[in-house]
Amino acid sequence: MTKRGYHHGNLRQALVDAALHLIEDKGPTGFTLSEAAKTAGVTPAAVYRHFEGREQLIAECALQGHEIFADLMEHAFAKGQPSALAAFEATGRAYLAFARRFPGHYMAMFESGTAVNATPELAAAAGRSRAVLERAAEALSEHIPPDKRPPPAMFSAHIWAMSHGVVELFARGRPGAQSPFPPEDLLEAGIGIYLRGLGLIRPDS
Amino acid sequence: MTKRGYHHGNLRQALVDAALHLIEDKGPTGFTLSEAAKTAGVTPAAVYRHFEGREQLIAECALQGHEIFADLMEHAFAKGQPSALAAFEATGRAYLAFARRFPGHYMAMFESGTAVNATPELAAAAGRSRAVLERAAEALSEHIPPDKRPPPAMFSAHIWAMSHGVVELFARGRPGAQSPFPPEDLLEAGIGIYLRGLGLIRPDS
DNA sequence: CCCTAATGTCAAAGCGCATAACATATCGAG
DNA sequence: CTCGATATGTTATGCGCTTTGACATTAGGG
Repeated sequence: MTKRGYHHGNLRQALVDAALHLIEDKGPTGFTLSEAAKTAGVTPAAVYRHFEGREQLIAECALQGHEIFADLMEHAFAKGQPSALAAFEATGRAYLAFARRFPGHYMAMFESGTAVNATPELAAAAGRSRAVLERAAEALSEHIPPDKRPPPAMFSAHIWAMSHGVVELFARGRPGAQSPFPPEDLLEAGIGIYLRGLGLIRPDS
Repeated sequence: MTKRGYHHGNLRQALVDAALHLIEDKGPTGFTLSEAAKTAGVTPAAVYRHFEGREQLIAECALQGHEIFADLMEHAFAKGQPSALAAFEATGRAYLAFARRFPGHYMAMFESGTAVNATPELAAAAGRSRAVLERAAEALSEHIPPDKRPPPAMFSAHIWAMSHGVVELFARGRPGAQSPFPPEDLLEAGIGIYLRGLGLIRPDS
């Protein structure tokens, strides 16, 4: 399937796929452009016909990740509708689900040290997924007593932050060891408590 | 002060300091052992008299960071006492303050790809700071209506996660651009809402 | 004082990134 | 169909970084 002679046929995507697997295996640090090239069956120099360099290749991985992520978020949001609350909670969970299902993409997006401003397309794709959560937050916002209603962008940021923090700290081997709780439960409970604080969930839940 | 002839006198710490500055400037990825050595006024090979290699040097930076961090947390906790609530909130804020005041340490700790299990000392130091927050959570736990009281380790994990998420996502140039809110305000509000969800803050705050 | 251990330098191997020059395949125009 | 332009891949090469081994220098205790 790979080498149809001199030309590869679809090297660009093959390099991205190889990079994603390598990043997943060895982390963004251990990943090397040369190894990705070898995996794809070409010499390292061939990579430069499709990417400006190592950074750009990682950025492309991140870009594709953001697009998958945005799709997941939209899907979760739609599935939770018409309940604004269910839709919002679903988007929160989607974050963790994405990190589990697409670890290579996730690492490229959030752990590679790649700035979002690397390319305009990357920034756009990242903005898209964020927009989904903010839209969910706005829909939810109307159910909050107006006197103490924070800006939707704020509590969407809170959910985003807690989701990201749970993933980074507890859904990987990263920091001060693992918590005794499965990350899914941890996030579920955290979002629940937070939403109760907003007055969106009755104290009995 | 630096070169007192052949021997440096305190090369080990000088290397750590140089590494911290370089990590702060160029990120954990851009940091090179060679440059740290040059900054300290020695050849790259000299580094290996004090560290096993590049990873170990970063790990030492992270270790010193965890110790500073734990001290900060303890200080914040003590300052908030005897109010369990104030102490808990203070430890949350200390996270963000630490990231701001010691960016090099912070990056070495959380953005370098270094596993906590790199060395036993590192794991111990990381555990210490986590223990402070958990102790604060336990003290706070007694003020929660027992019927719906989550395990202290759980909501300390929540605060930890939200703090970490806010820092990673909004107190740096990382993801989908910045939120329109200062990270300090964002975290303050988020913790407030969360604590209200636990029934620890009256709805009037 | 001298001998040993600690600490640093030098030299070199090995690897990854990146560029330049060259080779081969593809494709459209006439 | 053929030919040239363009796209795509290879080879050769340089540079910097990490790491190791052999050698040099200094400090400090018996």
